Amino acid sequence: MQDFIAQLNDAQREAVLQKDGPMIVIAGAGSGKTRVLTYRIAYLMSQGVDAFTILSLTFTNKAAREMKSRIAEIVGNSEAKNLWMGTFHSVFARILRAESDKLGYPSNFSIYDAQDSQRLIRGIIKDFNLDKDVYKYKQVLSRISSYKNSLITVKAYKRDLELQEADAMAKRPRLGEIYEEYVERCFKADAMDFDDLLLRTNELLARYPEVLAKYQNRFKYIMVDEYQDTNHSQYLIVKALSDRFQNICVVGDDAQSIYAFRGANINNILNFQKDYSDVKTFRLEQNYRSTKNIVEAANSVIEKNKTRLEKVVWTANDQGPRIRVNRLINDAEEGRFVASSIFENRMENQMRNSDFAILYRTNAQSRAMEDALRKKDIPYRIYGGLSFYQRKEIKDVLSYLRLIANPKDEEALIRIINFPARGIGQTTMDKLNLAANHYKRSMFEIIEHLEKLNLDINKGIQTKLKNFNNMIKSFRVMAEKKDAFDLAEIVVKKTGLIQEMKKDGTPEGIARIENIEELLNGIQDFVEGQKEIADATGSLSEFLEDVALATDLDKETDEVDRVALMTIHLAKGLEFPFVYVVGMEEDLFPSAMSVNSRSELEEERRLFYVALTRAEKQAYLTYVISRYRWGKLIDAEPSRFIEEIDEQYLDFMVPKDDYQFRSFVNPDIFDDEIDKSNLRTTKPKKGTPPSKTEEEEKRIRRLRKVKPQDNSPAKPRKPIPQLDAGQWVEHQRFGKGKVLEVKGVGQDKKANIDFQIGGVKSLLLKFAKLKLINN
DNA sequence: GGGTTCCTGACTTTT
DNA sequence: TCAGGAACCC
Repeated sequence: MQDFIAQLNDAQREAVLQKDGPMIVIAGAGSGKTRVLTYRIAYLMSQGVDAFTILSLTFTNKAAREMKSRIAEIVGNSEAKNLWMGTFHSVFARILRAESDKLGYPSNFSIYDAQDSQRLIRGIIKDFNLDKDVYKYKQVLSRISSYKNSLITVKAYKRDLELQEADAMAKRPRLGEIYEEYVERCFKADAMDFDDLLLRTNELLARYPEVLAKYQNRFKYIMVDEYQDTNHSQYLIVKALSDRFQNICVVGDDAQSIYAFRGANINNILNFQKDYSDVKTFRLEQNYRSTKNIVEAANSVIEKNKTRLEKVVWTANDQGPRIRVNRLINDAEEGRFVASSIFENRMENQMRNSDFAILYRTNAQSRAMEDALRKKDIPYRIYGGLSFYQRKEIKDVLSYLRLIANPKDEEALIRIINFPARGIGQTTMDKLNLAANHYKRSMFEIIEHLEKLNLDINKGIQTKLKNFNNMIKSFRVMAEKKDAFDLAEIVVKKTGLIQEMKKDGTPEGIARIENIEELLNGIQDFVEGQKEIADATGSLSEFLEDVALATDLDKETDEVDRVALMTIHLAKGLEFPFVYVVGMEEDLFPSAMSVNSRSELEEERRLFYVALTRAEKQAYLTYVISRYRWGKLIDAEPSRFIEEIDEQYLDFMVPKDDYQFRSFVNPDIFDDEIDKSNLRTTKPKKGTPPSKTEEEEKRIRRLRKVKPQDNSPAKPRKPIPQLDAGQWVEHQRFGKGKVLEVKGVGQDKKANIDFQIGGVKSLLLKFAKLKLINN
């Protein structure tokens, strides 16, 4: 243990050795935060703290697994096994299963994923006969979700006239009723959605003091990673559980808070010192991950945010190369550039594919990248997007399993009762639904008691329903004896799912069969794995829970060496030697939805900060002149975030003028060779960036002053200058240029400009960005 | 009830 | 562009 502690720097060591009391670790990007958490847990255990009493909440389950195995290396496997580690959702799902009876739930409750929730909402809106264009199901759901995450229950909502008024103003006066119905139907289906896992935990702890006491006594030491991304509901759980012993250690970085859209409250970390008394604060400011250039460039961006905690990240690493900025014609070209660059760098620097990551703002951007990588035979893996478990064929199999585990799971039932087709159509389902509402029973129970109920359903269909019922029931009997894998195999065969897919014979159909096989393999692995865990049984419910809460990042890293493609959100916590941030354009990054409010724009900026700080050796930024969006070619302009980086850290790589033309004629030329002589730096290299020492110290001193929180709205846009072709304008970054052409209306007015300086031939820019000059 | 075509909204990010 | 739901016809 002493050996490990000796490896730490002063700040890290102090944090590790702080055993008791509330503490906060403000950990800059790449500052060895995971190390601190890991060693701290190991240290606690070496000091005689029982592993059973340590709870550690992480951002992904994979992070938890990795940390656990690292701790196991230090303190031994048998001890580490007993640690409670995982995401909020998975840890509290387990606790809820143990205590479910107190909330009126069975222990085998289902977990509804986002899609289930959406379908349920859609059904309610339909049943209420509401206009689906006014009551957009996604908006309704996100409203409900944010209520739940703020602990506004249906009752609380009904008391809160302000909220009701706000919804009425948004032309949705019946939102409260929908909310109530939604909660009701989830409850009747013995199902919880993601938000319920936290909300119901709060309910449990608030309503049952003896349960609260039990877990307070159990979890004597609590650690929370990525604390900046906790929402109010999570905050309250942590607060309640840590209340007795106050041994709470939170770790986070306000500069990396990027989940406000799902209720994360940055104030949780900003106000931690106020929430507990006698808080010890530790700052990890030395970055071990990235070059000086990257660290300082990232700092120069994040400085522009007003809401920040005092912290200055610095590094003793090499200066490293500047960040490269490349402009490409369109998204396909952007893909080609990135693929070629990866290919080159891999050769030149003896790198593996897995040393490269392509990061983007939206999942839709992955396609152009994929196409280019495939053409160059560069293996890649896409994380997120439509994840494995969300695919139709997988969800179908899982729905059968869910229905077997929980007969009341309505969403699972609706999904598979007529897939593969067995003659049970919408009309029948409507009748069953009506009956279910009338008798206050689940649809499955109605099917079970069909004979006694005398519903208006003809004999033929009654028989079909009976057959379905018998099939599910027989599965349920099997589930008691067989493990999840055997059961799933039988289900896939007996239900005719596989036959259904074999019928189609297209490549997609074959891929679907392969996916199902992969799922079966996954189930087998899970069952084997569970046998080794002490208090696990390998049951169907356990598997389903694991699946419902798994993220794409949780999947085991495979043996194949591949380039990683993912959204920036997903990349948080990861690091790669080479990082390409693509689509650096206005309205894409920052997203068009975010530019009108200061707080949202600051979140986008933090997101950009996260993107940059993923890179160890070299970062690339790319933007395009036009891009396909919604199937249309749209003009784009460079992201303001490029301009926000202090230019001493940037290299503008702009291809020679004729390059555009050439690549249009024969794009493959670019595929095969990048002639370095065709590239020139268009920004003057001004001096060398300051080294740490006086300059750095000065900045540290300057930044130590906490900037006050600022809630004022974003600055109003600059008035739009009047422009005509032939006039001269100046742009902050691109310099002086001549207007060639003017198009667009109102705020969207743009000018095509021929720039003399900066090597940019012509560029379409918004009027608001341009200053008229006389000459 | 089943199958096909037509239409619409998605491109913000996810446990 | 494209997936998934609604509308339409058999």
